[in-house]
Amino acid sequence: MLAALTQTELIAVLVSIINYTPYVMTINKGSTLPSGPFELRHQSLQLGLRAWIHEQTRYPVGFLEQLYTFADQNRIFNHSKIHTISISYLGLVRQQNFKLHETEWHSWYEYFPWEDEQNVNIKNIKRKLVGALYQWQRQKIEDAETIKRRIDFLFGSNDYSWNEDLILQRYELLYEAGLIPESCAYIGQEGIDVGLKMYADHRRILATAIGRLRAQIKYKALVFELMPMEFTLLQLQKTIERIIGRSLHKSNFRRMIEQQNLIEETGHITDQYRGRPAKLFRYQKSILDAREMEGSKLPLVRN
Amino acid sequence: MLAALTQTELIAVLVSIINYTPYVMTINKGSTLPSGPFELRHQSLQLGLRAWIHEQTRYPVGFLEQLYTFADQNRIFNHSKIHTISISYLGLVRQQNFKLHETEWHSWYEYFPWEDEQNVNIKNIKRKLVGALYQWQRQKIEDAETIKRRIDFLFGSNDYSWNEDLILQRYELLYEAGLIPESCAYIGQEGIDVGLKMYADHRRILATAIGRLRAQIKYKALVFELMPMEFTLLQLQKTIERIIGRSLHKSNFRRMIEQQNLIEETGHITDQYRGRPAKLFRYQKSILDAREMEGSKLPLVRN
DNA sequence: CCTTTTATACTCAATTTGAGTATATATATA
DNA sequence: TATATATATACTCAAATTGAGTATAAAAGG
Repeated sequence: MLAALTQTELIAVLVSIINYTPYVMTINKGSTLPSGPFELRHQSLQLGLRAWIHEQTRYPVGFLEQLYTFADQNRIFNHSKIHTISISYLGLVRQQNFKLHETEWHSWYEYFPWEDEQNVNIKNIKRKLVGALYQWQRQKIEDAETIKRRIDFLFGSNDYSWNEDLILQRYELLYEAGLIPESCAYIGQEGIDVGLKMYADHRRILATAIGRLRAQIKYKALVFELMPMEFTLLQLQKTIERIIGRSLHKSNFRRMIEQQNLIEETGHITDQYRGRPAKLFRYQKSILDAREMEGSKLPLVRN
Repeated sequence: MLAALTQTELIAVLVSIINYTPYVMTINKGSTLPSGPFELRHQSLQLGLRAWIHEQTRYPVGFLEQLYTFADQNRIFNHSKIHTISISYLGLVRQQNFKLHETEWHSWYEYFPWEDEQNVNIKNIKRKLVGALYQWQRQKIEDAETIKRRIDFLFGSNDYSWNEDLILQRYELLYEAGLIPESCAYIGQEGIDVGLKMYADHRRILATAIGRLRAQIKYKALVFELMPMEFTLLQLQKTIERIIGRSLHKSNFRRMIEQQNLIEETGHITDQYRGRPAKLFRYQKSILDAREMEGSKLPLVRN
């Protein structure tokens, strides 16, 4: 059976950490996620993407996981109406001694300011967004009540609590409401921080990646792909906090880490300029090296 | 930028329930998963697949979720060396008054007998498989110890406990060890039940689907897509038990269901031929109808 | 010696989980 | 009518986990 022909494109969300903060690699001054074609010489999608990332960026990618595949009408090639299939991947790049180019790498939270707990204006940003969402919702004739509850549920208003994993759902709600510049229904709003715009649906892909990482970090030992080979417990905690976008309880965090037996002391200590030096740890690849098999639980504890 | 051309194929894992047992739709006497081309007229992948399933089967598909996309060397078209991209989906079909064709639908566990707790021979089957795996592992020169632990971890031997979500990882291990007929390294083994063979990598796709469903059923209200509109608590419990492949504690199960506020009484009762009639319930779409937003927790309790 | 900064050690109540027992209700059948 | 069968329902209880604290120790700088 002969299927219609399509062209295939691979889109990578490469994540690394700078100063405890998750960054994503972009091109075109932060507006576009890097992407490349899937070529005949490539044996498989994974290998194709790895080869391509290596050639183009030289960044060392450890963990690489498929996110989602889509093909919509916007992706039509050159009048000839060939569908483009886009397969998106999440890749983790370990922070190391090499310098990441600041023009290429951007903090997650430039695109999703309402997701960044550490932003001092976060409450204001969220309040304004929820206000604008309510305004949109009130104009709805059908399902107004349902949409109201959806807003409250997603943004943690009215007795609902904030769930950081739902970043994609929040983005989609804002998109629907016309608050996102990429949306065709966009209505400009004064004084509301809706984050940096991206090309086509790249911001949605980024949201998918962040959501996946936030969800998986709770039961897989993924953080260690992002940490340097040696790290202190506080560094580990701060990195996780910035990824999931909320703060953790210090001693409970340590209790959990110890229980899981995921890391071991290297014997070295940090040379701080101030304060008590911290012990350095390394990830103990543990007894099992297949990454999918390892479970690690994060305490969902606020500070 | 012009990417190489590919053809795109959609593969569906359609799941329904017969007599509490999960069944999957096949063609060619149980050897092949249904698949169809992604055509130009289709607006999106989801819609394309829905249209195609409707045309071909008329089965009503509710929940539909993308599983995985792959393109490997085996999938080369007609000497011309065009890659075929296969995008697989999991679809749930509600059990209803229509009859599912027994030739088309097969129980999951015909393909994965070692995953079926209710099989009276399960212990024997597992024991033989683990034995054969050990035998393969002992011939390894490198990493023999690691592989041993991987076997124990995945099959719950030697102090490890069985984790039903890891069905794909178990299948892959058996495949690597040459115990699966589909494997190029297959070595025939007498008297070991390795389940029904499938075309190409369809059994791996099925394993992916089952793993996804087993994992998601624990935090999403997915079962209700498979249940009839009215059902008893015991029917619900039995269905879940057969899906995850292990039994649950009755009163704890009920406690959990009540806490979640997921269902409501219909006011009707069953007309049994024996025993006390059971109350009938219906799924309460609850206050939120976006399926992704609802959380439901299953008690991971053995009976 | 005091301040800063991080590590470490404990406590404790509330909640959740895993496992169990006992009893009630309806029907079929001996 | 009594008994077996099959299901529903109601409780109990210990163990483990979780969320949130407080207090103290150690190392280095000024």
